[in-house]
Amino acid sequence: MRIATWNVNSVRARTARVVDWLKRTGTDVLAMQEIKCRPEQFPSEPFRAAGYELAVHGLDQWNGVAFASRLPLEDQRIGFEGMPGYAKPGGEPRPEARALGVVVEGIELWSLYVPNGRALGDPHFAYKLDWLAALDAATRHRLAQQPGLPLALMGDWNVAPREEDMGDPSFVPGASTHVSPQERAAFQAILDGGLVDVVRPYAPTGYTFWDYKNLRFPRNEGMRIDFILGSQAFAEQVVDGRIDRAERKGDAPSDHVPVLVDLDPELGGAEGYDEDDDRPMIF
DNA sequence: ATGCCTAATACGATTAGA
Repeated sequence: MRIATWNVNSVRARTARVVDWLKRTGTDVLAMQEIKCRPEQFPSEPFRAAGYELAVHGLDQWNGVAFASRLPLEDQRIGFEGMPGYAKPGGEPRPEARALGVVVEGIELWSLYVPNGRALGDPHFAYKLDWLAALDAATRHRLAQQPGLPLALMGDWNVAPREEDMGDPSFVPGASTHVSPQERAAFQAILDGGLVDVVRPYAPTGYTFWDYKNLRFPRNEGMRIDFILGSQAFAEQVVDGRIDRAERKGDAPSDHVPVLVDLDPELGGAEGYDEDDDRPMIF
């Protein structure tokens, strides 16, 4: 089974590119972020014509997460337990379309779009840290419920966890988002909860994002911020991983590229998803 | 060439991204 994650930066602006990529790579399940539309605006027909069914969560023109799959999508969940909303200054917190969970062949998959943070000290930065802490807590709770669950958190984490993951000189250590100690600690806490980066062993170097501005791609001044983190029962099924850097080339690319893993379900010894799961479908 | 930002919306100037 081939599973991938891709911040597509508007699915309507890149429909042909995404569908062509799915067909060309034979990807079975794609988690998308920043679809930038509501479900009724999603370009469903080209995906369905290519043999993919969809799960879409979008509230407005911002954010938005989705799955395209040629295997059956089960048990969709909007958001996770305790997911905070964003409160604009002076406003009430509102949940944003940043998390969508599905189950495919007994594997629980999440498409996640971690808040950007904007700037150290910005309210959005505190929101980002809260969001990551809540995700950590929800994931620990989930894996405590089902220790053998094959689970993957896939998406745009907006954190460059290691020094070698930040190649954009406009991000200054100590003064920028994505590389702050707080963000890196929040990311590490999720790893400490029992998840592993299942791509890094197969793709030890490389970026997944290059800003559109300032010749970042030709200069290869990118960042590695898109990750697939798997539980132990997921990780033991992974037989390959890749960053598809070539997708940053050509006409009208997303500023992010796809990140993929291949699974061999024969290697999975876990019991899989619990059919009697009684969690709510919307958090 | 991989080339000096891009997308959605209120369809112009603003917001957001990282």
